[in-house]
Amino acid sequence: MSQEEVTPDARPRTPERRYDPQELDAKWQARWDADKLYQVRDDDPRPKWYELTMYPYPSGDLHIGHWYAMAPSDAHARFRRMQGYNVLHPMGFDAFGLPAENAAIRRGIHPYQWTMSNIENMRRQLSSMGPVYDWDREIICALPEYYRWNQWIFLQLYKTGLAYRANAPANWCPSCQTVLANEQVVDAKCERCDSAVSRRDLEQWFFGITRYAEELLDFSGLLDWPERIKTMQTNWIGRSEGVEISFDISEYGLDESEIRTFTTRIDTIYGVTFVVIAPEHPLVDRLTTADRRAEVDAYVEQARRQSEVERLSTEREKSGVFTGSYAVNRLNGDRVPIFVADYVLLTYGTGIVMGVPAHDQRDFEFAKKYGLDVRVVIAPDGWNGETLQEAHVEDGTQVNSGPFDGLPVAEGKERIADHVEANGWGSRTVSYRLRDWLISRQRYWGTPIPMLYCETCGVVPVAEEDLPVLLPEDAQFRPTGESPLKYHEEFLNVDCPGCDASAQRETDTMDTFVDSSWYHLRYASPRYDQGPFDPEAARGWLPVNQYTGGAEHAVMHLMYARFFNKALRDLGLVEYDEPYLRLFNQGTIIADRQKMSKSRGNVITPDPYVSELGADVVRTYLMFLGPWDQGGEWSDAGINGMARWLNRVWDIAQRDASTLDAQTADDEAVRSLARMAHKTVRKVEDDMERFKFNTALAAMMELTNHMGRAWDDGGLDSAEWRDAVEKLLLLLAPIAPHVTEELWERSGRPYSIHNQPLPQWDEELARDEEITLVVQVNGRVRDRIQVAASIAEEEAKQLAMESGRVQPYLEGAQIRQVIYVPGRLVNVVVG
RNA sequence: GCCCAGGUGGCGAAAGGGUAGACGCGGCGGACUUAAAAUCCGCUCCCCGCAAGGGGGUGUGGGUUCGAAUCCCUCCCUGGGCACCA
Repeated sequence: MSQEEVTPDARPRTPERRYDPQELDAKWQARWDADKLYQVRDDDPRPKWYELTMYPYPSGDLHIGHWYAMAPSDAHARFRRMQGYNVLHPMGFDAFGLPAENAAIRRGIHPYQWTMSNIENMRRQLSSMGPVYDWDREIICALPEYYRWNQWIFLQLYKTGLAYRANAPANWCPSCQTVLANEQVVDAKCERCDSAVSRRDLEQWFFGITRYAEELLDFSGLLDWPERIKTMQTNWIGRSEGVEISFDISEYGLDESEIRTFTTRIDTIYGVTFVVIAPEHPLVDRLTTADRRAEVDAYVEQARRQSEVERLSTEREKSGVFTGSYAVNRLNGDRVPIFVADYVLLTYGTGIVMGVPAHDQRDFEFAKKYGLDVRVVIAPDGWNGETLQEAHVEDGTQVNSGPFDGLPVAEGKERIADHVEANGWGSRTVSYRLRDWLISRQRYWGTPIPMLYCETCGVVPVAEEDLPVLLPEDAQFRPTGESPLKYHEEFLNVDCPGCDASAQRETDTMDTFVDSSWYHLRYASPRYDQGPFDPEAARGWLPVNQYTGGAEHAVMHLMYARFFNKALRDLGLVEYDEPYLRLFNQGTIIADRQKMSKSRGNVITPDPYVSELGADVVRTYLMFLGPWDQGGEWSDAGINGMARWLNRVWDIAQRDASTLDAQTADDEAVRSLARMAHKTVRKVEDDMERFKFNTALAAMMELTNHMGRAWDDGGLDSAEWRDAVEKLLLLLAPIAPHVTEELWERSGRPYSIHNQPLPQWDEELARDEEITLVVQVNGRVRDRIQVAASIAEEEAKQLAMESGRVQPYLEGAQIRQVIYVPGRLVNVVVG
């Protein structure tokens, strides 16, 4: 062999240029598992960090959307580990719910079997991602060891009256054959199956979330929640300040001498020309006069029969009928007719509304239709008595308002409210749109509500020591509209603990959102059997520092969990006010421009990608797609780019650095590699902190690009090269845990890379020595000059003005101003 | 109708009022190869120009500023939420 000179291009690279992802995935997952590398200990002395991802419903197969939720949060949790925290990043399954029961009805599989086999499959799929989950902490809500504590918490809430039973109109989903909470009704349709929801009056169990309405509006305890979610919750709670004001109906000699209405516009009280009462209101019957009876009854009946979709349509023309009775406006003595109309809702305010057609569009339309007076009491600017074409809802000046004429609306409101209160006709109040949480479900696959009905003792709670009330395994699944438990004699019939007479169990089960309202607490001590959670473990881990999940839960799970937390706090079970300190909502991965779903047939499974390209490639690709909170359309077009890059990392990390010492190290080359490495560390750590995985990856790619070029250009030294490789591997480890672990081992570094601290950066080394100074004339770029980063202002300005490219623009012009932005640009303003 | 988020190359996207398009995909050209794949190198917003260079450009129209993708106002479009809540 001849003594060839080693040219840069001929420098030896790794013979093995591509790695085998299946081999690496299997090797390291088995090793981590065997070593319990990710076991989480309560007594670890490092500061704790609880990073929680919304647990999945075990629907059967994991799709790419699950990975999109789980992989980045896993990377973030790993990042925190490497920052030196004792990180709890648990996983479990939201295992109760309708799909399991529907599968039972359709295919004769027991919900338990269906659920548990799905969990097994999904656990395997999740594990293929190489996550940091400590599976010893897994929770499955459908198991008695979990749901008995739902029952226990229910009993605590019952004691304080926060859990109560009431007969109320409920949202009924005819397809799911159960009632739904308000939050589960979207556009008068079932959130789950899209069926049109109807109404049913039923005895139901409620949780008194409205008691916490005011506190739920206070987001100050939440360090970092998306504005969007806070706005959605605020709107959902729907706080309105107003006045409850009564109208006199004493002329009828009923039990009630007055009816109460709620208004946010007490300033318009002199414009009342009628009163409207909701069709379901108990007073309707008594207010209806004999001659109006037939018509009113027919109207009420028709309103009841209507579907919610029809009734809630804003497009629909207003309708109503006169009851025959009148109410007296105490401020001016006016006697106005009382109507029944379905545009007034029983469940909001007092269920009775004062009609002010001049200043409320709904009342305006109603008045037009039924020929009622439109009396202007708030004069629009420049109004001179002409007829209104629509309601004037904006501000103005009080007119036709007795002693309050001439006041601006804001003041009129206050003065009239004072006047009303002083006379005892009403008082200022606050109304909320939020309703109590209806938790009864007429289904089998959920937590049995631990209550009994005894003929002598009435409603009796199951004794705590008798918990759990177990779901019987042998129930018949029939879509009857009633709980299958109702037909299970053994379950149904029990002895009353109070009087030993025969009693019957409550056969409804709890909404599955009850499970998820406190599951974060269970992870602290998942096998604890003296209570829902070990108080000491909970004190150590909670509240959750970082929560991640989809925004679709904004007004359901996320609000219920906040409510539960406050209720548990008031029971003395936890000490903090909010369960989830920080919240990050990842976006949605869509396919064919639609959300992925089995019924649409557009579900993308990660499995084939994982087995072909490896978990690291899929993880990296999902994080590189774009900003995590934005989601996006799934396309595998770019996924090869990630495989290509990880193979480049594979190649670069294994180059034999000892060959570098044979050459003369070039100061500038060494310095420039160090600068690039330190800048990358700074950028990546900053980005990872804020879930900006895509730009963190871009920065790592730039580093590998630089390293590849620098290697070819020569002049490096081995220590600096090794340091750059080490930094790159450490930064990449949270995102691509398998390949980095392998490279870490191959380079002779101690197992495991995932127990290493993050690399440090040195501001001094990261600093640029030379910068590109942009020279503008009147804001337009005319030149770019390389200058020392330390350049003084005067020198920078002078160099800029002397630039040959700039000179022509300055000739004969007057220099008005020279703007200097250190490290960036000089802008010469000429006139 | 109201509230929120967003609109940037062929595509995914980047840009803390200061070089628009980093990074990646795709495309084009080249090296290696008998060939292909893989890999590596180069080019890749549009228009004029051989070039140097010039002009235009971040949904629309205006404004603030020495300077705007970024801040303010108008309108249009897309996605999400709420919707007869008095």
